[in-house]
Amino acid sequence: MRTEQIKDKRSQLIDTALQLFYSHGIHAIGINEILATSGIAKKTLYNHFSSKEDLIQACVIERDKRFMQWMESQCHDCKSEAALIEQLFDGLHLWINNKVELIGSFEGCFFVNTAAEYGDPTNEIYQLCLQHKMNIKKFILEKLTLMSANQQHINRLTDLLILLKEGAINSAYVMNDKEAALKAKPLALTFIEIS
Amino acid sequence: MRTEQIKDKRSQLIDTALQLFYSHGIHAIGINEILATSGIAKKTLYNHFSSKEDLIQACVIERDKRFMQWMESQCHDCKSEAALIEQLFDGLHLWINNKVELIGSFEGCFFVNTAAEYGDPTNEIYQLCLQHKMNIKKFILEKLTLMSANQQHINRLTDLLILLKEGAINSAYVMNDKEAALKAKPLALTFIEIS
DNA sequence: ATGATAATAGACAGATCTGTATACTTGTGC
DNA sequence: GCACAAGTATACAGATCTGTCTATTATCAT
Repeated sequence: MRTEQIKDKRSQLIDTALQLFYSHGIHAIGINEILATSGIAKKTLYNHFSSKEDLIQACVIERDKRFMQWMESQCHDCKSEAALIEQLFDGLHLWINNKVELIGSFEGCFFVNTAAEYGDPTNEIYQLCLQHKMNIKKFILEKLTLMSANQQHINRLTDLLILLKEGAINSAYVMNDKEAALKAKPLALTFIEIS
Repeated sequence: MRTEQIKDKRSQLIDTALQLFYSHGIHAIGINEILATSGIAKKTLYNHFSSKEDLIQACVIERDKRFMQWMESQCHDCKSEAALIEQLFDGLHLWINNKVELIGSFEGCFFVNTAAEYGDPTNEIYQLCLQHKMNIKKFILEKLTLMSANQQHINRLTDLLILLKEGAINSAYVMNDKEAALKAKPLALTFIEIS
């Protein structure tokens, strides 16, 4: 069927580009490398995307989609704050140690890495990266809202979890500390015990 | 005097390059932009540096030097773990809110941003970024060693402080949370109270 | 079968970027 | 005053990268 094939080539391009961008940076990867790796012709790429920028945007959106989907599945049956914390940081630990196929081999936060290549916050791609982080925040907030009515507590715990999540990812990446997520977990648990 | 002038041009180039690299990313900034901004001739640049790569390395080394110098001055008179934590996160808060001239306008962690543009961990520049993070770790470890003899406690607190520092920087950067350092501080203080 | 749609293969224009070369100017030690 | 070191200005070679164009092949609906 035609529409399926169209989707197929498009997906193949995004898959290949995501992997190359994530592991080498965006400016370091040219269109031709994506084409050679995927085995797809240049004309086909420009048939699906208007420019490299357009492809990058599609990659960021796809990565956000997969990441949120993975978070959702990782934390789907949490009934308490402690359970959410357990599942969240266990999930991060799996990712950091390359045990999550959907997300790919760990190279730090794709959105931080990408935003850093465009210093300009008004840039469309930068905005998409920021939007992903807002999606994460919303996800945690909504989970916690099911467990508590204390809005101040919820807000504070959300900030804390984001802080520890970002800290774990970046410690793991640039300090090569693969246990960072497991170190972050007890801190979060301590917080809910004393609050 | 001659040698002073040489140092001057070299320093001017590093200053300009650092600022441009930090706010726009390394691959996004060309040699010609650095020359136009600094008002220095191309021949002069290649007289001081063998290549763009060489200049980038000098920038990373200079940034590390300034950052460590700033950390040292920010935490020079800490007599207790609590005081160290206070000074560390107050310092981060100042940086995040652009109150530290030596370090420049806040754009996240220069070393994370730069490492992300070179996925390859064997790359010389990536190694220099990693080395900076090790310098930070060593700095904190040495400070804490003056305050306690419990090695396990020291190691755990060091990991924690790094986790919270990285978390604060990245939350501030990509989530635009300018209060992140102030949120991280009480967590660290809680840890030393209960441990 | 046939005609439309999509993909392949690859040449190429135009822009950009690094690093070199050339010709000229400035400043300093002796 | 002169020789020499350092800087300026700019042209240019060579490489690379994006995006277009042409010609050809494969696929699928009718």
